[in-house]
Amino acid sequence: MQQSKIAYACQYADDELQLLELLLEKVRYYDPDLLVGYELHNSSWGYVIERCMIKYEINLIEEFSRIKRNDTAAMRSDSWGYRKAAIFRIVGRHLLNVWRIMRSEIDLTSYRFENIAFHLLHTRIPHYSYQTLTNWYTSGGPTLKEKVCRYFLDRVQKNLELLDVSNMISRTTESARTFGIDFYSVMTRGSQFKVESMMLRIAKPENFVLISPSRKQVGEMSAAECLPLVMEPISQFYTSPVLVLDFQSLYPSVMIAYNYCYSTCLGKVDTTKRDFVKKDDLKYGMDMLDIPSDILQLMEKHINVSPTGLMFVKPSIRKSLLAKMLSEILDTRVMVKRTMSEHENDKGLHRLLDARQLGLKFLANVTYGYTSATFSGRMPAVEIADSIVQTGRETLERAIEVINKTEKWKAHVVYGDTDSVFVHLPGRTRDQAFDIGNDIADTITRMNPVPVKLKFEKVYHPCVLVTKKRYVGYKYEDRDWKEPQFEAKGIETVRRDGIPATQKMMEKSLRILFETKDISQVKSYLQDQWMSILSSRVSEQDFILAQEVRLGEYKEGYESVGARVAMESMKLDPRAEPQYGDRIPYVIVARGPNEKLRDRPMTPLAYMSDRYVSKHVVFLLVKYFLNLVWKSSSLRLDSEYYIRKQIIPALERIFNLCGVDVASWYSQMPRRKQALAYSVSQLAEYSNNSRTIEQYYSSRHCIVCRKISDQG
DNA sequence: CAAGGGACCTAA
DNA sequence: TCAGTTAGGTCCCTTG
Repeated sequence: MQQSKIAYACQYADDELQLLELLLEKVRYYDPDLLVGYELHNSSWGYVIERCMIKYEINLIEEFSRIKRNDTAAMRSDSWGYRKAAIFRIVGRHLLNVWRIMRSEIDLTSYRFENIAFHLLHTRIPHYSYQTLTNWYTSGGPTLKEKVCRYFLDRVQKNLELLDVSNMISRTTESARTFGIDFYSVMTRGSQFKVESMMLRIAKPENFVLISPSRKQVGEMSAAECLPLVMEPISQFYTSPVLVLDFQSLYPSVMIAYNYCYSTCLGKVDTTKRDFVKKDDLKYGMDMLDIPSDILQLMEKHINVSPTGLMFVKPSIRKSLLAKMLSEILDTRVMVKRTMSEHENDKGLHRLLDARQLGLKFLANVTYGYTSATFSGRMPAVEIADSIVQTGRETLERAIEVINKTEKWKAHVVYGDTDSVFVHLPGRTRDQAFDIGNDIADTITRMNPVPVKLKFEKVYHPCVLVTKKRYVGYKYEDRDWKEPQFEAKGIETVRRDGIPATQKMMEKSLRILFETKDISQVKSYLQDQWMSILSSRVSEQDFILAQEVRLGEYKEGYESVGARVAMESMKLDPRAEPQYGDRIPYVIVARGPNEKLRDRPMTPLAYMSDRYVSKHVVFLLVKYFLNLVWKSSSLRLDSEYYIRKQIIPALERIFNLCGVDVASWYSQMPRRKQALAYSVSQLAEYSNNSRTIEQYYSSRHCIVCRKISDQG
C-alpha cells in the first residue's frame, strides 16, 4: 500500500458526541469482524468505551455489538480477560489486543509501540506525550493540528501492518482449521482445549468417550516419578568441534513407537512375576485398572512393557488413539513442508502452508503435556506421562552409551538435556566432525524403533559449555558454511533481565575469544569498555533494565524492582498502571552508600528529564550555572553497580572457565586512571559547555525527523 | 555469613 | 468458567 498517497475521506464533527456517533456509524457501516487496538484497556477502544459511559452514559459495548442484548454489564471485573485478552467483550466481533499478541509472538525487552514497530516494521517512529499532543491540538496552528491527526492515523495504520507482517491473522485461522476450534479460542484458550478438540475428532469414529474427572479426582492423582535426563556438562572452553544431535520430536515419536496411550494401557505388571501386583497399586489416572488375568494371558505375546512397568498392547492389536493422531499430525506436517518447498515463489501460499505446519508442530509438542497436566489438567494420566518420560530418558541414555563406547568415533559425550547430546571430538577437523556426526545419527536412529530419529543438527566450533542449560558457540549447520553463526543458549546475551551493555560486551568478548583464542585481547577490550563506562562515554540506553510486572500477584513486601517503579509512577498518574505482564524499564542511580538496590531505581524518562532540564540551549546554560552550585545533587547512573553486579559476574561465569579472573582485570585497572577518567567526565559534564551541548544534541535529536525532540 | 524464599527468565 | 510440564541458574533480601 502507498501510505503517503492515500486520500483520506474526512468527515467533520462539531462536538465530541457527534464524533462518537460518527464512530458508531462507521462501525455499523463497515461491520468489521475484528476491532484492533494496540492496547485495549486504557487506550483505543477501551478508552472510548469508558469515556462514553462516564460522560454520556452510552454503553458502546452494546452499541458495537452485532446482537442487541439487555443484560450487558459495562465493564465487569474479569481477571481472566485481564490476563489473557480484553476485560470487555463485544458480541459478534473479536477484539485484538495488539501488544498482547506481540508479547506472545516475539521476545522483546520492551513492548512499547515504537519498539515493536522498530523490530517488526523496521521503521523508527516518534513518540509524543499526551501533554504535547494536547498542546499542539488545542493551542497550535493548523500544521500542528494536522500533525496530531497524522500521528494517530499513522499508528492506526501501523497496527494493521504489524498484524500483517507477523502473519497473525492467517496463522490463527489456519490453526483454527487444524485444531477444529474457533478463531478467538486459538488466541485465548490453552493447549489442552486444542489437543482435546483434535483428539475428539479421532475418538468419535471409534466410539470412544473421554472421561472427565473432577478437580478433586485430578488432585488426588499420583505425582510424577520420572525425570528427564539433564547431564551436568563438562564445563570448559572447547576448541575442537562439538557435535550437537537431538531426537526429533522425541516424546511424540516415543508415543507412536511404543503405542503409549489411554486407549492401549493394560495396567501395571509385576516385573518379578510378570503377574498382577496388589490392587492398591493399580491406580491409573483417576481410576483403577483391573484387566482380568485370563485376558492378559491371551495378550501376552502382544504387549510392550514400559520402563515404569506399565503394559500397553502392541499396534497390531489396537493402534493407539494418540499414536493415530500424532502420526497423522507428523505425516501431514511432512507433506505440508514438501508442498511448501514446491511453492517457494507463491509467497501467499507459502505463508499459509507455513502457518499450517507450525500449527501441527505445536500440537505434536503439547500432546505429551496434556497427559502430564496435573495442576490444571482435565484428563491427565501421570502413569502414561511417566512411561513417556522414562522411555525418552532411556533412549537418550542408550545413545550416550553407544556414542561413548564406539571406538572408531573416539568421541566423548560432554552434555545432554532431555533429547539432545553434545559430542566432543578432540583433535578432529570440522570436516571430519561432519562425517562422524552423520554416522552417529544413522547408527543411533537404526537402534531405535520407527519413528524415533536422532538428527545431526550442527557443529559448534569452538564453544563454551557453562552450566546446565547454558552454553554458547560458533555454529556450523553444514560443512560448506564459510562463516559460522554466533549462537547462545541461556546465557546473558539471550536473557532479558540484564542490560544491553552486558549483552553487547559479552557477545563481543566471546567473539574475540572464538576468533583469536587470545585472552589478552579480551582483557584489553574489556578494560577499554569499563573505562568508557566510568567516564560516561557510553549511551545511557545500554543501561536500562526492564522487568515483566504482574501487579496483584506479589506477596506483601516482595514486589520486584520493576513493580516498585510501576507503583511509584501510578502515584503520580493512576492511568499509568501497567498492563498485566507488561515490561517496566528502569535505571539504577547512584545514591548514598547504604541505600538498598530496590530504593534506587528510576524510570528512564524521569532520569533523563532530570539530567537534561529543558529543550532550549539557553535553558541548558542556565542549568549549567545552576549545576556549578548544585553539582552534587545531580543524578548519575551507578556505574560501579552496573560493572560489579551486572557486567562482571556474567563475564566471570564464562571466562573463569578459561582460567582467568575477570574481577581482577577490573581492579587491576589503575585506580588513579579510574579516578582521572571519572573526574574528566565530571569536568566535561559540568565545565565544558561545548561538550555538554554536543551531548545534548546527540541524544536529543529525534531520530525520525532530525529535529530536537522534547521527549526522553 | 550461610541458608532459604521470592521473583525472573530461559531450555527442553 | 476460561490454566501443558519440570529443571535450572541467578539475584536480592531476610533471618538465624
